[in-house]
This record gives sequence, C-alpha cells and structure tokens, in this order.
Amino acid sequence: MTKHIQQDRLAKLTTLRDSGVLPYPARTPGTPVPTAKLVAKLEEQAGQSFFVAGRLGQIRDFGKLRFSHLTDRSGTIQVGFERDRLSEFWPNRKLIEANDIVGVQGELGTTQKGEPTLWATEVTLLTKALRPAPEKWHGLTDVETRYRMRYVDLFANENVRSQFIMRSRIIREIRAFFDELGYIEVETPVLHSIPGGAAARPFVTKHNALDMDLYLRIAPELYLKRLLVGGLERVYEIGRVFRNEGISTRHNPEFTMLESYEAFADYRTIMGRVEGIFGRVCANVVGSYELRFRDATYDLTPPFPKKRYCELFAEHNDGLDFFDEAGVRARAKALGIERPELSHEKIANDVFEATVEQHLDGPVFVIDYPKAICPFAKAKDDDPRIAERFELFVAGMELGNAFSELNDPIDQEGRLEAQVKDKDDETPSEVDYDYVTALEYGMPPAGGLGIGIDRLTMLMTSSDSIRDVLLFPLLRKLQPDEEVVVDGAPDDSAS
RNA sequence: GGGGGCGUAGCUCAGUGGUAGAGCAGCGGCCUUUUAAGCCGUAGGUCGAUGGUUCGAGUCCAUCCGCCCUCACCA
Repeated sequence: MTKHIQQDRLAKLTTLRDSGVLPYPARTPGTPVPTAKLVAKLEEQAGQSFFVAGRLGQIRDFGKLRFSHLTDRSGTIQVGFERDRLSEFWPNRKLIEANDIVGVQGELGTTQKGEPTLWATEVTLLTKALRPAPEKWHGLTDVETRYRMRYVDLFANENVRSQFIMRSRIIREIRAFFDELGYIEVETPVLHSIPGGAAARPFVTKHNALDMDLYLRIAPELYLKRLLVGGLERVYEIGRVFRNEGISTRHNPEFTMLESYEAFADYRTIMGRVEGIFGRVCANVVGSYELRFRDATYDLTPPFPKKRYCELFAEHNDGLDFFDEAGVRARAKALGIERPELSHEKIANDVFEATVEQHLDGPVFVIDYPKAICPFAKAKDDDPRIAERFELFVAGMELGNAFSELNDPIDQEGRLEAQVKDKDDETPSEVDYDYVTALEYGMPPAGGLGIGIDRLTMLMTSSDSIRDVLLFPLLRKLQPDEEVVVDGAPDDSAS
C-alpha cells in the first residue's frame, strides 16, 4: 500500500516527528464538546473557551489567518487560526492540512459575516492522514470506490453518514416497540446443522473439531418458535441471515432480518404490530408518513389496505382461479414460465409473482395465501386450503411476511417431509425432527413476523439500492496489488 | 447466465486514429474575515489488463478483470 501514500504527506509526517510533534499521540488532551452544541448555543456561550476534536476540511489560507471547518459526529464548525493567538503552532501550520484529525482549544465567536467560529488558541494534531481528501465540491461519487472504501464515503459525504445514523435509529425504534409490549430480545444460533425456516440456498461451512458440515442460517424462525414452546411467550431477534443467491439492488447475500413471535396472537394481531412499527418509524425517525421512493410517493398512514391473495390472482389473470390447475399451467405457459416438474401451487405462485407483485404499489397487506405454499402457516379454521398468512408490499417490494404459526406437530411433520421429498435445490434436504419434537410438547397458538430491515431502511431513507443501506455491501474481491513489498521484506501490515 | 453502460492524475471529469488535458487537491510565493476564497508560478499519467489491426491506438477489434443498470434467478 505504501506506493499509494502521498509523498508530500509522508514528508510532513517526518518533519512533524523531527520537530517533536507526535503524529499519532495516545492521549486526547480533553473531552471534546460536540460542535453542534457550540453552534446551537452560540449567543450565550460566545467568548468562552472550548475544546473540540474532529477532521479538518480544506484550509483557506490568508497568510496570517486561515480558516477551516472541523467536522465531528454532531456536525461541523468553522475554526479560525490566527498567527497572533498561536505562537507555538504557527510555524507548523502548513504541516496540518485537510483530512488530518485535530483537537482545537479556542474561543467561541463569529466572523465579520456572523459565522460561528472557534478562534483557536491551541491546536493538537491527533492523527495525521497520509491520503488526500476527495474533491471538495463533488466529494466522492464513484460508486465502486464508495462501497469498497466506505470509510472515505462516510467522512466525505455527510448525507451518507446521516443515512446510516437513520438506520440505527430505525432499529432502535423497533426494539423500543417490542420492548414496550413485553417482548424479550433473544439470540439464536447462526450456525445451523439443518438449514430451515425458509427456502433458500445456504452457505456451507465446516466445524473442524466436530468434523461436521454447518450452514449459516437462512432464517432464525425454527429456533425462535422453540422458545415459544419453552414458555418465552413474546420473543424477537434482529440479526443477520445468509442466503447463497443472486445479488441485486434488493438482495445482498447477508442481510438483517427481524423476526418476532407472540403467543396467543394470530396474523390479525401481527398486522397491527406491523402498522405499529411502520407508523412509529415514520413518526419518530422520518418525521412523515409520506415517503418518496423511486420517483413515487407512498402514504404509510395506518391502517394499511388488505387484499386477498386469490382475489389479486384472479384480478391480474383474467379471473383465473388459483386452484384451477389446468388453467394455471396454461397461463404459466403463456407467460413462458411453465416448469412441468413443479407442483401446481408453486407454478401458480410463480404466476402470481410474474403478474401481480409488480402492481403492488402499496402499502398493502396481501392476505390469505394458499396453504400449499406456506409450510409453516396454519390454515383458516373454516377453509383448509387457505393459510392465515400475509405479506406486506410497498413499491412492489416485499417488506414483511407473517402468519398464524402452524403448531400441529403431525401436520408440520408431514409438510416438512413432503418438502424434502419434493426437493429442489432451494428446499431443505433434511427434516428438522427436533423441531417437530418441540411442537409435540405443545407450542401455544402464535403469530409470527419477519421484516427485512434493509428494505425497510431503503424505503425510509429513499435509497434505491440495498447497497446504500449496508455499510459494507458484498463486492467481488479485487486482484491483489503486486508491488507491496518494501525493502524485500514480506508486507505484514494489515491491508 | 443474457442485454446495455462505464473504467483517463489523489478526487471530479473532457478528450472519435496524429505531441495525454482541465478544475479541485498537492508543491513554491502574496494576502487578517474566507467559506467551491483569490492571484502568480510549478509538479503530477502503465489512459483497468493482455493481445491484435494500423506508419501511428486513450480512441478501432478480441479476450479478460472490476463496477453500475436491467432481465433471468430469488417462500
């Protein structure tokens, strides 16, 4: 990496060391005051001395006076450096430049034009930056560099920073929502010996000491429902799940899932929970129920409309009955998506996805799915063909999935076995009999929910791509640089 | 995997076959109220990689690498 370091910055580093200045001191001389507090309380605090710390922006130099902006986690404030106040620092002033991280003690005031300014009386270099800042006006815009070097993106682009702060606030609101309802947050295994709870290709890994294959979880569902059996009646987990599938603006191989389970509730209860979560996030984080997303506006004011799956199916397929197998297969053929090896219901669901989902601007709860495509959902008491399940769609994007959880162990065992028998490469290859055993002990009737936190964040922050709400989206590995060796010695620095 | 686009200085970008450019950042100088500061001067390049066509390639062709969009895939 050494070859990429700017030689002039390296030279400044050396000069600083030679003049007795530590470029990477261990101690910060004081507790920094957030710059936003200084700006907010300018009038009452003017004339007082404060210590701030952060990264310097471009320096505007007037000979005996220079200005720069210092940015910290709270915001930014202008710092004024005057020769007459800085006898000790002044000779070294040109060795401190944009991108360096500094501590500044100074007197709060304004400029002639009234801008809040901390007039420095003491400047301490806290970290010398050896690479230059991105362009001051356009910032860093190259998307590949932004994703690969998110650390630069974050400090160079304020809106990126605020985007990720919003993501954190969203998750905090969700936690508060469940906590207030008496849910407890739990952590279940990420390494599964049998991947289950969803249909997706898993990542495979290996435990050496036990000499066995393990799978990164594709969903926490089956472990969370074991907790219902154990008497933890309200549980939720926010955690990473992994699916070994394609990458797109809506898909990353690892993403964050919220799952919650509530005993003595059903999917009707859960619809209210979803409205509660979305409403709370809109109110407390976004500050509006009207969301802009991909050139359209969505009104997230609860309650959300509900539409039946089979009615939507008929509506967008010339009145075709979902349960009319011959008709469905003919329709699939017309759409060019017929796959004779798949079951009637799977094909029908493919038709649904091809014809209906794109029209689901939403927000809308699609409710009452055919039971055959919902292996963990309970049928309606008055119609065994229909499962008590809903999905929430906004902008054609699936944001949540919920059902009244199947708790009949015999039914569940049959469904899992059928799934394995009917296997394609996305369904589990093995039945999780321990899960069936758990149900045999008795799982209370319950409503369960899954929400994709990344997609929720996309919607709430108007981000077109899931990569814009993931700090470090997965990218292909680059070819390693070859000329890293220094003095013939192996390069053992972290890269 | 299919289709389309992109890759030039640290950053943002021009450059359609004939001597590699600009702005910002950098370096040297002037300036005590700037905030995309200004002015004068200066330095900076394996044009993603490899091969080909050509008297001559950043530019045309092929292959490869990477990224973006899109389709396919995706409980």
